[in-house]
Amino acid sequence: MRKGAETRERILEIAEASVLAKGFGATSIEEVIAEAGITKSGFFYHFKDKNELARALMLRYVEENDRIFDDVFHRGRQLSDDPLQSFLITLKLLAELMGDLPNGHPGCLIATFTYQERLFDRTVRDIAADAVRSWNGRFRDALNEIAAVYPVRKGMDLDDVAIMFSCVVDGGIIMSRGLGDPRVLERQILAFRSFVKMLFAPAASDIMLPSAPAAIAAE
Amino acid sequence: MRKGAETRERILEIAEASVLAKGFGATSIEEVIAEAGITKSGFFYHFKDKNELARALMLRYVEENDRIFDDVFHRGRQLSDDPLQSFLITLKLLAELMGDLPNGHPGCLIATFTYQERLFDRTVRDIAADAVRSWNGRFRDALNEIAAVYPVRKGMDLDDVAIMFSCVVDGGIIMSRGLGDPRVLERQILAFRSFVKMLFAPAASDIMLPSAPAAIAAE
DNA sequence: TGAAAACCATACCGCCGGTACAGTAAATTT
DNA sequence: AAATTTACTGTACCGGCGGTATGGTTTTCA
Repeated sequence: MRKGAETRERILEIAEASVLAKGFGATSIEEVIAEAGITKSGFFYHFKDKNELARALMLRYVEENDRIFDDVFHRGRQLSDDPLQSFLITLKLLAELMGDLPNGHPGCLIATFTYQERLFDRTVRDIAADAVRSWNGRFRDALNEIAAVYPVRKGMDLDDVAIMFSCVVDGGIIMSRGLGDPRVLERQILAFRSFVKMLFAPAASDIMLPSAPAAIAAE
Repeated sequence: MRKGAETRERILEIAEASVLAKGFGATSIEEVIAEAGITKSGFFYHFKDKNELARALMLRYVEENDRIFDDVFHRGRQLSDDPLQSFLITLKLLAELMGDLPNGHPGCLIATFTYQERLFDRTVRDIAADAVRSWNGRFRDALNEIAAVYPVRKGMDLDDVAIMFSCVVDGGIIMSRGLGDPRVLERQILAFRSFVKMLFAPAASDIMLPSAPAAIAAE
């Protein structure tokens, strides 16, 4: 029972790396089992077919990201009572998290899967869509809290701003990989953070010296 | 000679749709030739192997996008002499272009390819990286032109802002597909446009504040 | 009209996803 | 300690696909 979970985890780890490097369709089960040191029968003991592997990969990915967001939003709230400041701290933590990865972000499973949707059944796609909606919801909630205290620049829909975070991260991962520069992602998240600051900071604060509560978030 | 180019184009069209829906590895040559109404020999007459198909797809994609950017930047410059206004017009045109696609954006080949990099040789990856760099360069140039006329918000690197457009588009495509809502992409581009507006348009009220002259004088 | 271009037909190889089924070592329960 | 479940191994097989090879055949254009 214990050992089974370990093997299963190892399979998922290897498969995820392969999927992010070659795509799901080009990820061969034979390569995965060779690297995991098991036989084909062993693989099919854990996953009845490739689609179940896909579902398990997606579930694992979503759960881990949920944990990360839980942690980083929690720490943001701990470090400031002000909703804007704590959100800016959260964004900073996220940027650091992405920037500290030694070989750059390994890639977003949701992104690969949406570019290979025809390979998966509806359950896998629904898991991904629900996860994205829930993550966007977190950001929209945080923005709403801020908007209850600070004035928002006109002409900006907070729903769009919330979704923009996901866009910047997924796009940033692609740019980092495509350009071969892992730092692009971190810089993009910080650029988005500056965007949020602008959104809620009436331009006067740009001119004034940073006040005490703003000092943490300001750097 | 003429007919050969037509067949080749048809193959590329079908293959691109398949790659964007299932990934390159899962795109079967047999399916492509079945849909194109040719035989396997016919396919290998045009492309000596699958990697050459990949290279041709990438080249075609890059060239078409170059044309689109040429057009949309040109029209932006035609409609205003002011660098900020013409860039905002360009962004608006791009948003409309993406929004008017009946079934949403078909997908970015560069995005799929970076998520399947192990499948391609260096030449394909270099074509993609060079294209991205050149597109980012266009945006950086446009931003530099604006910055020569308008003051820029402190703390923002224009290189990052330029790259952010690509991130927002690629991320927006993923979100549109993942959420099943084609309008997300257009809205994201317009959100980025608002971001650019903020970046260069300090609120009029700032300047009237008593401490403002110091900041202006300092710069 | 003749050569080059643009294919078609057929046969074949090896890899891979997936199935089926029989057997076994280790862990867990009883 | 015995029984049972878990977690696999081993073997054999099928069909599909990428890719190669080779030898035609039709179409296009100079």
